[in-house]
Amino acid sequence: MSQQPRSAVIRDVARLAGVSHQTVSRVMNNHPSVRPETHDRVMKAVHQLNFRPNANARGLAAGRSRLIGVISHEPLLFGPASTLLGVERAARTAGYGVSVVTLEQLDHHSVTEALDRLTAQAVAGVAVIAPLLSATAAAAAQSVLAAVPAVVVEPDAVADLPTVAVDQVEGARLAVEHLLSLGHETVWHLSGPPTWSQARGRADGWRQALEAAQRAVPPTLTGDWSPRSGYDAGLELAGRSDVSAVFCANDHQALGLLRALHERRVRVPEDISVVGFDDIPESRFLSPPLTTVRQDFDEVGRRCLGTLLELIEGDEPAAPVSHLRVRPTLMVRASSDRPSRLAVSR
Amino acid sequence: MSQQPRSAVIRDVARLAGVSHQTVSRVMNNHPSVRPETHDRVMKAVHQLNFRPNANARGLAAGRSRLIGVISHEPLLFGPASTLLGVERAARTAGYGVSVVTLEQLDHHSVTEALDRLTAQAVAGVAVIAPLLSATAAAAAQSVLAAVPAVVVEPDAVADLPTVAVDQVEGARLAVEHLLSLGHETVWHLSGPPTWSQARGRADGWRQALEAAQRAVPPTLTGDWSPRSGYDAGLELAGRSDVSAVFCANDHQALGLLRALHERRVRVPEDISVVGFDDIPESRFLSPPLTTVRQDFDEVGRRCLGTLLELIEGDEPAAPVSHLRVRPTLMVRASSDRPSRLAVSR
DNA sequence: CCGAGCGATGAGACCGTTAACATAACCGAC
DNA sequence: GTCGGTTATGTTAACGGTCTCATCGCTCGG
Repeated sequence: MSQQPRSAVIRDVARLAGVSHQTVSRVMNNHPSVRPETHDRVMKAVHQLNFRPNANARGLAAGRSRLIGVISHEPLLFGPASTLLGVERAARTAGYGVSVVTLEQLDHHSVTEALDRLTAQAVAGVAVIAPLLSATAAAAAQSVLAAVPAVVVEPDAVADLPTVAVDQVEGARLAVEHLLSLGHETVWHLSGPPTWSQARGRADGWRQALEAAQRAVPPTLTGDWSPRSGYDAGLELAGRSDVSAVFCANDHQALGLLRALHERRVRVPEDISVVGFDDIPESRFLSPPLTTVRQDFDEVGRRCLGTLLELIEGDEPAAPVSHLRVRPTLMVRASSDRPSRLAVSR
Repeated sequence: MSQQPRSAVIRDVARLAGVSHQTVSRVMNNHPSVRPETHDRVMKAVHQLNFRPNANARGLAAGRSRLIGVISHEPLLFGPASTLLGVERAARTAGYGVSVVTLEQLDHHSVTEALDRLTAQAVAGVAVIAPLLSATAAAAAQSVLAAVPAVVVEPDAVADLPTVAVDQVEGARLAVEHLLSLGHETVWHLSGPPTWSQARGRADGWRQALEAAQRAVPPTLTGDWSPRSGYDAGLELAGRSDVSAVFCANDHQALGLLRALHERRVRVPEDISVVGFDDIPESRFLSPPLTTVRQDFDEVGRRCLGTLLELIEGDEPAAPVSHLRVRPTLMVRASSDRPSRLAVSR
């Protein structure tokens, strides 16, 4: 008797509103040439029937769905996870859905496979949140991505594709200049793994800022993003008397470093100032609260989607490949302060 | 001239293989009644043309797409993020895509909206990784979720829906029994925010284990998952002489607690043993490495998808609502050890 | 030896939407 | 007043699959 009322389709709405289904379609897609009165009548019917256009039918008929594909590598790290969230938020606001494929490895096959999955879904565009560093991965990407609008969320240019990212060099510069302005002679750097372009960008910014201020460039310590590597570096630095400021490539490393310094009775910021990168939620609750560089991932997501939508909806095919950079912000907290004594006096 | 070779469709494959499009469809769906020889011939053509069935067309024709919708709340927390990853992995293996919608709030409107988005995409099923605690949210969910297969990833039963989760009570029990077996008189507990059913489950397990062993149940400290709240609790506990073991509801809180104890010269594990929950990547690199309860999120993802697939593909509508529980594992590390002296002697 | 039953395949309708084209009404200009 | 050009709407054909049903050989039992 009480049949499950099959969800309304466009013709149901049309019948109820007394128009053709095509007019309903026009209303749903904000086509300009619909009389306001008709528009309202249709919308009333839409609400009355709780009509939602079927995304599959739309995608099929239009050739592309309102779906953005996202390829994500290491989606548990803070940066990638935050970027994914940012893209999803922006997409949702723009009326797009987000289909995610994670990448276990970065080889040719995995990348191709992931892209195939997404294109099979007729996604309107693809956002790549993965370092396409290996030439083979990039090549795999390029062949497929030539056909579908794509944006790479990476600070380095990749294979002629548009990119969006936080300006890593600028962020590092902010950190270093902040420390120098406090009176530190120079700044040490604990970098991330050099296979990541983010790590390379931060190291470059650090070096550039020091050189611009004509300061000595200390040797670089290399970590792997983990607190453990920060801890190890901290033990090493605690033994030196010529270190008054350290810039860590991410907050997790800074966390480990803080612990090591604390164990060795090196006071922060009195003896050594520390600055991190990321502004993870924990940072302002560390002891001392960590000065760090905040990245606006929501903005990255918005820009990312903006670029995609331009490519998708844009008519002019000759738009130049864009490389948007989002400006990071320095969050000054207690872990950085002016040096209380000259480094040499230790 | 060299036209972009529009990607192959099923009729192209059929023509090349010398069969009807329907036979190709059968091959793509592993229909049993296709001669092996025909099957091979079709597959050869499929590979030759690099044919991928269009997901939109499939979804439209079949009434359901090979897409799993995931609703996620707070996708930056370790548990939710890991669960999302687990579901995506399992879905990918099963040949399904994953469409994600994040939930900014947990009110009626947001939940309805998110579900509408997913059902408009004709998703085959929905996995909810969000606490549907509020009655209104649950109600919103129920009305829609009655129509589409759904699984809730939550340790508490919700509105007659199937659930999958790590057994929180069991995990807490493992932690407490481990500490008791080392010789501790009793175990203190720093819980998570009681609005989370996970936090409640862990607190319940802790209490049950103590009562089963007929031990005194100390007052509960309450945190908010953050390291800061762990730090605060640590300062409080460091001042007491009757604490020899603490079970923290998550690793982030344990991290803060360890720091506080270290500052107060309370040794871990000599003076106080600490056990956490989650096994975040940092845990084994803390000093001391943290004993904790590991949750197998990949398994949760697999079970989640398994349940969904049963609901989707299953024919018998009378399957009982299932509540799968994944067993957690205790990871014993250096932060827990036998009490070196009786608690009373401090 | 013949028809029931099954295995393998094919033909055409159909899913719900958008795109292309057609049509009717209306506008101002000559 | 009639004609080109909008504007608002309707009609019909895709889009690329799956599903239902029909067809054609076979095999096998009586």
